[in-house]
Amino acid sequence: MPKLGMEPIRKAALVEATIAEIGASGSLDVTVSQIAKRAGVSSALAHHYFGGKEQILQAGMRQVLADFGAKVRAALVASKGPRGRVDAIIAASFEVGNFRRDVVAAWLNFYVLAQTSPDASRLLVVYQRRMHSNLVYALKPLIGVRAPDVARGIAAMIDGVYIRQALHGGTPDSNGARSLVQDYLDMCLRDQA
Amino acid sequence: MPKLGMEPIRKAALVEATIAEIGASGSLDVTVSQIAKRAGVSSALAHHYFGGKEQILQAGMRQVLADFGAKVRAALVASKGPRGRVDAIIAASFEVGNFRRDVVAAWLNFYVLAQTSPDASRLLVVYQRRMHSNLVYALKPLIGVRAPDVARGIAAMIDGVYIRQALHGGTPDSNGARSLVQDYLDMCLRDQA
Amino acid sequence: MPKLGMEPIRKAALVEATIAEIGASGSLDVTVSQIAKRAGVSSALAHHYFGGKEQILQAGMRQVLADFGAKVRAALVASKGPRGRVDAIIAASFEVGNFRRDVVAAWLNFYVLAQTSPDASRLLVVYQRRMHSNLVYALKPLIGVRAPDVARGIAAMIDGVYIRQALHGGTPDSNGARSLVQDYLDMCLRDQA
Amino acid sequence: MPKLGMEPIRKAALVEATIAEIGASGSLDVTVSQIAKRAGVSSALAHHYFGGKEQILQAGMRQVLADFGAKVRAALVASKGPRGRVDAIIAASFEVGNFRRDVVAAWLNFYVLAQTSPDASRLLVVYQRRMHSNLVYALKPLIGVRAPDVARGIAAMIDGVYIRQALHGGTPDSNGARSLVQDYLDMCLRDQA
DNA sequence: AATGAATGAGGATTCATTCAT
DNA sequence: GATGAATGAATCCTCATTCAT
Repeated sequence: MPKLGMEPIRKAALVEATIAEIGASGSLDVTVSQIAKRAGVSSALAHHYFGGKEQILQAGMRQVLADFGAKVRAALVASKGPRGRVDAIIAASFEVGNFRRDVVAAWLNFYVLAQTSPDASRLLVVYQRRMHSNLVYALKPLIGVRAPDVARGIAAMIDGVYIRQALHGGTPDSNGARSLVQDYLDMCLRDQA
Repeated sequence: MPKLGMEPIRKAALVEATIAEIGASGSLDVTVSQIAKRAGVSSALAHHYFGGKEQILQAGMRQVLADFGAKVRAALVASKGPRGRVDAIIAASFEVGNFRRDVVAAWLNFYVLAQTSPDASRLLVVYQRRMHSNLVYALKPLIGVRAPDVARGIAAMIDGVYIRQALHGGTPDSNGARSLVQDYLDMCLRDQA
Repeated sequence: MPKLGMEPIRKAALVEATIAEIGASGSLDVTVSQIAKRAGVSSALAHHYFGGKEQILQAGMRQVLADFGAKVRAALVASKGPRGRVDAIIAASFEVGNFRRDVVAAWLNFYVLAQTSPDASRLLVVYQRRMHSNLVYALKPLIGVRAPDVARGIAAMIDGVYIRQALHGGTPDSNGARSLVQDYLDMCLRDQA
Repeated sequence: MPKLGMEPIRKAALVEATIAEIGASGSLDVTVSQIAKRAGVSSALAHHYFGGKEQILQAGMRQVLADFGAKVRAALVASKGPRGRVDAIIAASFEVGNFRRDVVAAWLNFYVLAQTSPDASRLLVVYQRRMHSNLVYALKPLIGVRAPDVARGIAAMIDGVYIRQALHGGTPDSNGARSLVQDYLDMCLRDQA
């Protein structure tokens, strides 16, 4: 009986290392060796478990998106009422776990990856669709037919804040980011009366 | 018979080729040879004129930012009144010359480049500052003390629309983009009353 | 519950898989993993039983030579008279079991292996010697002193037909091959009168 | 004005080195670096000029076949009458330039390469066809309708002698080889009377 | 008996960069 | 002014082999 069950452990470590490495270097030009070393394994093992660099990067991306989605879902579950739902989505987007230096850098690079890799593109599109429908579902009761447009505005603003954050080295300002978007929302709600 | 004055011509061709190549590949992983070939010269010449790949990329970036700035300035000159100035900035941002598939891809990649290269970062920061002060200057007469916040909101939304556009292959929808941001502006203006 | 007597079974399966894999790929560039997978075991087991890739390949080679030798011997036993012996050797060489696409490919590759591995070389030399002495023994009563030369001619022709077969994908033409060599033999016999 | 015209020189050196290296190692498992080093250049240059290992090997093969073909043609030109033509082909096949330790090893490995590479296969098939038609053309006046069969016999015997030579390290015995095949031819000619 | 886990060594390939002309 | 020639360094990937269980 050989040592068993290492695969999920190694894969998780490698995925985490991938995100960290992309975050640290701010680029997709990360060598498999760097990732593997950070995960404490040989680069050969990384290839063994993932098949190739492309898949390693994708796994990292999937993880970031999954983490993000999970936090949004959790926030939604804990929210109350339509307005609460929208607030929850916005808050989750800038929550400390998501709105982190390395994660933001990773996001940025995933957009770049999507330019090249259809798989990466698909993942991002799916994420965007989910975000959109979440927002629309929550906004409908509040602003009716304008929901899709406002959803688009909120989503764009969130992404914009992310990309701008990527440019500034410092610790992300979650509160500032959140209030910027929420002010927008408030205005939209006031505006309809 | 040494050709005189070839340098600016070659450099311009190389810069243009750089942008095109980044746009076409959607990535900074462009080889100097590719760029040089597109410009119709040898890669050695590219090095001769620019010193290295880093500088070539930076020149491309500078060019994109300069083009963008020039268009904004031109729009501002032709504009009338504070509101006209803001409209002009928004319109220029999504004008067909700027809001183009390859240029958008280039922008995205410059944000990535900025993660690594201090020079690139500086260029982008300067661009953002100028954009911000342009917006604030125009907004001040309209909304007074809220101008900086609204400027931030507009800028974030513009960048967000750009990055989202980078994900979708099709021809950019300038009108949709512009009206999204302008609706936001309209709301802000209405909101103060 | 340790299974007893598994070793010969596994080894046989691995040897067979080796030949099949070489035949299928037409090359010695077969990974131990491929062989092991075809045999339904882990590559570690293959090493455990054989010691290394070199030995695995050699075992495959030994098997092919042994199969060949066994068929020749069987044919000799069933043959009648000197002429019958020679015919038997030729027929056995192109018998369907030996003159098969994958086996032919394996043969070819064993000649290559012999260039590198002294062991492989020795095996082939032994095979050739046996073939030669078998032929000479059968030919002596028929053509006396010319036996060695004719044996050499027959052997060369057989090998030549094999190598040429390796080049053409189709099903080997046993009859054509056999009659080519036997015509040569007939002529030799006629020629002495 | 850069250094010019190096390409054909380098390519020739690399091709020669390829053959030598295959001959020396007796295998296609030759690294591009080995070849390049023998040719006195970097492995990068080898890739630059040939595109990849596959093409390098093929160029080597092409060269061997071309050399062989050239020698056969030269021998044919210098020959007299039908019988002279056949003799010339046989003699050229075992001429010292062709029937050399490393060249023989290269031939053997090209047959292996042909198992994998359609291009290599095509080259060998072309060579065989030419050899066959050369032989048939020369044999027709001598033995009429039997020409194709005898041509096949001669060709098979030549290839067989080659492959057997590959197994024995020593200096090839050109005379022995030639007389073996020519005895076969003599017999065929005598036999028809 | 058997295997999943793991790696070190090596190889093809790419590319920015330099240099002589 | 311009380029073909050339390379060193780096990267992805493969694979035989070992080991603990």
